[in-house]
Amino acid sequence: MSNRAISKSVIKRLPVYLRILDNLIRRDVEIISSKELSNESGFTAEQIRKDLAYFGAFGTRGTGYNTSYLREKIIKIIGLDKKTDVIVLGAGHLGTALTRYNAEKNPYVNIVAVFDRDPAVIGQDISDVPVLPVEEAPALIRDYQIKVAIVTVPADEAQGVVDMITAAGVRAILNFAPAKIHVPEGVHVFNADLTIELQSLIYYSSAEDERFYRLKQEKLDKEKAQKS
Amino acid sequence: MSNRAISKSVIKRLPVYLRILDNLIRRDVEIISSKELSNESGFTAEQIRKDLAYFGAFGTRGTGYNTSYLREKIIKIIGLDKKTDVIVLGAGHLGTALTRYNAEKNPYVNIVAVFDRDPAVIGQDISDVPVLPVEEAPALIRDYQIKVAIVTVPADEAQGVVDMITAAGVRAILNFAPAKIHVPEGVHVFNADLTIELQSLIYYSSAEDERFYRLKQEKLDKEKAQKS
DNA sequence: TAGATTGTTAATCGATTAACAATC
DNA sequence: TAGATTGTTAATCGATTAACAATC
Repeated sequence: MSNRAISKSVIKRLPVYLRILDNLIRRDVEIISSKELSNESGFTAEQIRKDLAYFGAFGTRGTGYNTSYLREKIIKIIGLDKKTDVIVLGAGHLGTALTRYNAEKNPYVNIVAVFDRDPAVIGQDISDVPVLPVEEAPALIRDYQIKVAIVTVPADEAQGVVDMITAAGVRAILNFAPAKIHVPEGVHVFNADLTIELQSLIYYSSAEDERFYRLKQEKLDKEKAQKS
Repeated sequence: MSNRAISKSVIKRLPVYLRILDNLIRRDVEIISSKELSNESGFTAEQIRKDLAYFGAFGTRGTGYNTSYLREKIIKIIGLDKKTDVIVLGAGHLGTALTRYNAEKNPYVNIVAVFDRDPAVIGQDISDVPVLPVEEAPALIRDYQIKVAIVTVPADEAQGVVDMITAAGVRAILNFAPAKIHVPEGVHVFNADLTIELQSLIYYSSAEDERFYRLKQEKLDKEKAQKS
């Protein structure tokens, strides 16, 4: 019996399945096959079945999966069966956008507060979420036992903020700051580095094959030149 | 000689190397070893050397890599040697944040325009970038030969917008809409789905091991029950 | 020359895909 | 029972890591 941790790739697909199930249930679809889930998600049917099998047997052979039942199981697996308290660090445009979206549209989380150091925004509300001075973050983290934080502060402030919130008890960070942050053992960081996403996308935007073959050719030419 | 495309994992690490090199050059560091790059990036030295070797031999044995030279090479590889024109679809908080950040801080891209359908924002500027009516997007894409777009419209509008811009010539999309979008052959989509990131992070925020073993145990119990 | 570090080949590891028995 | 689809084991594929010769 393997007790190796489930891989991150698997965990990242679970919310995709959840969203599809939410949509299906809204359309009163009660049964779905792994084949159909594959069409909706873009992942293969085999992969979907294998992902789910890590956690149990949730389907019915010959029939498929009951959408409501599978949804509940996935919610339990991810840990979304109780609303998760989350704080946001940084009340800039990105922090505001994320606070709004999650406060208004994400039924699985509860945005408790946004923290900033700019007196001009402190005291305001974003979708009924208060903006508080950043110094108050540690106390609130301890009081509410906050485990999850979204960091949207500038790159040069990120490490300081992260040190502060991890010391206070935060265990999982969604980091939007374009900087590598260091965290204590046991704290999880997901980097949502939008500059890096955009730059790697640019690689694919132009004739990437031509560029590749050109570089490859240059390399071969150089090798040939050295031999002769 | 393999002419298989370079994997996406490799391409996604290149911008990380680029950022580190930018920082090193700012600090007047002229030479860096793969070992030191490993410390800065979190990737192993072997992996860094292998990534770079796909494109050529950019280092000096016994010494390391010249930061400026390597930077230039990586810029060429990604295709950042000329500023890339990019458009943004959706002038909400997220679209605004991304427009601002890239217009002001990202030297490798040129945000040409933001498109929205709300008359209240059309005609305004975001960091000197004009907000235009979304119907004008196809003409501008054709005129400027735009290949890269950032989509930040609501989920239910995403597919329509994507159909429009891909028909006009966009070949690479950074999609923030929480929806699966379908694109013609040859168009690249990177999903930056922040809800999914947040939900998978939540999995790691609480005692994921306990949860895993509990589910595993339930599964074993069920199997035992069936056998007896 | 001795020490250091690259570039590259081989070994390992892990994730995906294929196949199929189980079973509704 | 026949048809369908799951759950699981085995095979394949690809990416990472290890090892080391090349060479500055």
